[in-house]
Amino acid sequence: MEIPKTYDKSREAEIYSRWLEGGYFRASAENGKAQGKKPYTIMMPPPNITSQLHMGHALNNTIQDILIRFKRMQGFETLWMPGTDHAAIATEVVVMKALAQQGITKDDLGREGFLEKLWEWNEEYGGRIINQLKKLGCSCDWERLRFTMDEGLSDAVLEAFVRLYEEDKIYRGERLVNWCVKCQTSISDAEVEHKDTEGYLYHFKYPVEGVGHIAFATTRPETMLGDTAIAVAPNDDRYKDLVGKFAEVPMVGRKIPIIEDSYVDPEYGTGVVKITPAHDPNDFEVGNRHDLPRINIMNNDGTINEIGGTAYQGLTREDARKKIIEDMTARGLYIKAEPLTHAVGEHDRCGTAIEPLMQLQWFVKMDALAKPALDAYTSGKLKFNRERFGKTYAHWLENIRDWCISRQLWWGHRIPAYYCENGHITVSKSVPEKCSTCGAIHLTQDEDVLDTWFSSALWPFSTLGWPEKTSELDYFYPTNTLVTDRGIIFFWVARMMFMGEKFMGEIPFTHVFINGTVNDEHGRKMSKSLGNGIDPLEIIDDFGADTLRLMLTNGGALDNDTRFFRERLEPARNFLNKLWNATRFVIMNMDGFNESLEHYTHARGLTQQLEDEWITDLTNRLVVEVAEKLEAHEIGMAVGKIVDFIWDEFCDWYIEMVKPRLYGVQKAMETGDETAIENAKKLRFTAQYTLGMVLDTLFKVLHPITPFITEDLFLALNHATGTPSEVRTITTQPWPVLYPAKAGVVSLAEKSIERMKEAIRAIRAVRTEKQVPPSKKIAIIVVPMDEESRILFNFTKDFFTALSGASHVDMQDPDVAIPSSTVSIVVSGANIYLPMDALVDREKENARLTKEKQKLEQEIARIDSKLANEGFMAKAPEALVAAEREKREDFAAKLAKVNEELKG
RNA sequence: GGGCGCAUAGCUCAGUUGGGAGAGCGCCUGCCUUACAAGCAGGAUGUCGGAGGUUCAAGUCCUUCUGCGCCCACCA
Repeated sequence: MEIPKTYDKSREAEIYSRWLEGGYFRASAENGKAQGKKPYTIMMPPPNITSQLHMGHALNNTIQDILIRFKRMQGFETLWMPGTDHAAIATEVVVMKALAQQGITKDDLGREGFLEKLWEWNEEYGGRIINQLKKLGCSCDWERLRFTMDEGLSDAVLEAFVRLYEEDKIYRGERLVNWCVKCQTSISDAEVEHKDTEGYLYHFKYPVEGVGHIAFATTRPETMLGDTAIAVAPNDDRYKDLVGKFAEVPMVGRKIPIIEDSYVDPEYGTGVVKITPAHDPNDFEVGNRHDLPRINIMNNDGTINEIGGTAYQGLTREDARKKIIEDMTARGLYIKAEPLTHAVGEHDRCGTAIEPLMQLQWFVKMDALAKPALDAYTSGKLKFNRERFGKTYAHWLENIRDWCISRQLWWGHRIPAYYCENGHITVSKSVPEKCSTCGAIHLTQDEDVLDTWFSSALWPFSTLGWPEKTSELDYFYPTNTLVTDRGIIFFWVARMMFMGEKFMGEIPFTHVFINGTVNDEHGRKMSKSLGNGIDPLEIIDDFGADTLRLMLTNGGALDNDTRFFRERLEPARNFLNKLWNATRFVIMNMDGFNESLEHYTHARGLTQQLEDEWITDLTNRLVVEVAEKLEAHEIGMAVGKIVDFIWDEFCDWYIEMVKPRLYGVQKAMETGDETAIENAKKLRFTAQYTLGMVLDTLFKVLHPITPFITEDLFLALNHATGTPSEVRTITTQPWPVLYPAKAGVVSLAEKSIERMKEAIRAIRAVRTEKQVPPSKKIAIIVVPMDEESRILFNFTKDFFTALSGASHVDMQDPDVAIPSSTVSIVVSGANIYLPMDALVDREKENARLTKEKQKLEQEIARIDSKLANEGFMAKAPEALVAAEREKREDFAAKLAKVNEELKG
């Protein structure tokens, strides 16, 4: 079979559908229990149905897929639960826009009609991102796909609401809420984005009965219409005579008291604050303390209402502000306006300035709920991949306020509260027949729906069947790792924590991995408004999902922000191409392997060569180290180790080392010597065997990162080596175990091969420096300094000859005279002579040696000064001192040789 | 205003308990060596943002300054 020379990404879709057909991603509580497997569960942060895959999703889901595939190979019963959330506001906005094109409004359709349109829209577009995740290679259990408005999840929402209500943890009350005058709904604190805005600080004064005026400042003059007090700091000498007197709000003629409250900072401005309890959160608190009336002067659309006075009624916030400034000026009460940059809250979905408005809304009482969620972190049960994220989490919970959960929307879970004509509230999962307080039978349900995050907060257990006691819930809950981005630590992570603790009695996960943000090439956030977003699907089309996944995870610290640009994909693509070709090479050189398998499997004396042992040892260590890194969620490091190993050790060294053995049979056949042929075949066989085994292992450790190419190559290699046909996929293969790891032990094979690499590198460096082309083969003389080295050079003669570009290698004893026209190289355990006098430029050679000498002297001086340092000798670990001494000896020996060389 | 992060080679970034400064890309030299030119071999490149401190030893710990970035926040 011909294999193309370049990495073939076009098979990804086909491979993926084969996986689905095989059902390899399915999780089963029953099977897991029956087989005594431990569960490993990840809950995918449900993207909302309006979203399409962006780079953040790509990174986030690649991380999850790596962890879940790794755990699956390790033999866990793995569940990666996928799903979507209904995103009440975002979805309504999208659908309303679509309807607006046809000239239809939400109100034209009515609640029922609009909901029908929303479901239709969800039917058509809600699954887009799911298909996009499949292109990325995500190995979710898609048969369990959930949506926050599924029947089961909706039931969980009602159950949770009713229980919290019955325990008095949910209440309805008049509070100032963040009101979006455009969306006409309240929103939670977390949905408010604060932006620095250029504005003015307006200075005015109000007349005070009998004593003139009192000056104050405000950024929002229109709220003056709702003022119900003037406040000064307690014991402020400037104003102590005024406290208790009444000022007058001119436009509405209201008399308001002058009070003292510690909220006022006497140092700021004039030390006087006007108090508008119905339109400012602080003033609301002050109002409570002083029992002030709350005067709401605004309609829900942001215009002034009838209480604001006939002169202003119907004006927008902005117009009312202008008119009030004019009117105050006319009355001589306007002082000045100074430019001011201040933070103004905006709705994160539509960018409209938030208006704090008094509303009857539903709230979740947070103090009692937040405590266990905070304790879980402080006690160490909940771990974040970086401490700083834990701090953010804790800080938020420590300063949490009650959560406004009602939204004046239609798309979502309608609040299960019913009102009778006497104003009583009945909360019930199903429509109640009568009022639970007075028995009245005419009940109307609350018009509002719940905050989307209320349902998302239940996600870890609602998706597993709660409130039913399912075996899934029993087996898979609590989950293991949550992978998400910084932006929703508050929205989602914290809320899942307290809901899980509340309803399951156990936190929903023990590890949180917060991934960094994928920015554009200049480090700016990718955003629609900037138009700098890069579509992962385009990248997948151009490079393949594996390349994208590898680029996103290789080397980096995944908790740090990263910059994305197309050029960064090339190294990843090049690596996959390298792996592809290495496999192609191995497959091409499997001639005779199957016959040999039968011949030699039971044959004695088929020991591995030194280089086989070496690469096996290294591969074994790699497997252990990668597993350790993945366990520790150091994904970037795990990936980096694999990539470096495959490229450097396996491809650049091992494959080159075994080439003479692979080609040896052919050569032996030319001689016709039966014994030689048989020996060559044995050598070839062990090379083929080791190549296949190591490569097979490498595919497995790489599989979680780049699942498609490893599946493809794994099957191709197994086909070539004649592995039984029941091996149909790499996804269900166990994580490789070659033999028990010898942690930290450097094997003899490893030390030996490292020495050979050093020798080869040294020869290559000299050759390059002297500009000897690779095609020019030269005779090399090796003089081993001891018996061990002599054996080593003998054992590795074949590849040593090939890799150093030698025509042949002569082993000589130290007492044999070396031809004078040679260049000598000193390596560990041997002197090497390149008889290439004709090619040597004496001046260049001396320059090289001098440079080498200086370098060695420097190193020795460095170590000497260290060894002469009393502090170091007294306090440094013994092993370190010994290592330094050893290095010094080594350098000194080389220096002696170099000096000798320079003399001669 | 509070909290946090980043600053290391020309560029993008690693550097896990303090112990000889790394990778990829780019650059220079030589190679189409029967897997791969998306490749191979060799090479150059850093007062690890500035200043102090702790230590025998600091990119790594502490203090402070500068320049970016993020999050939180009710100073009228």
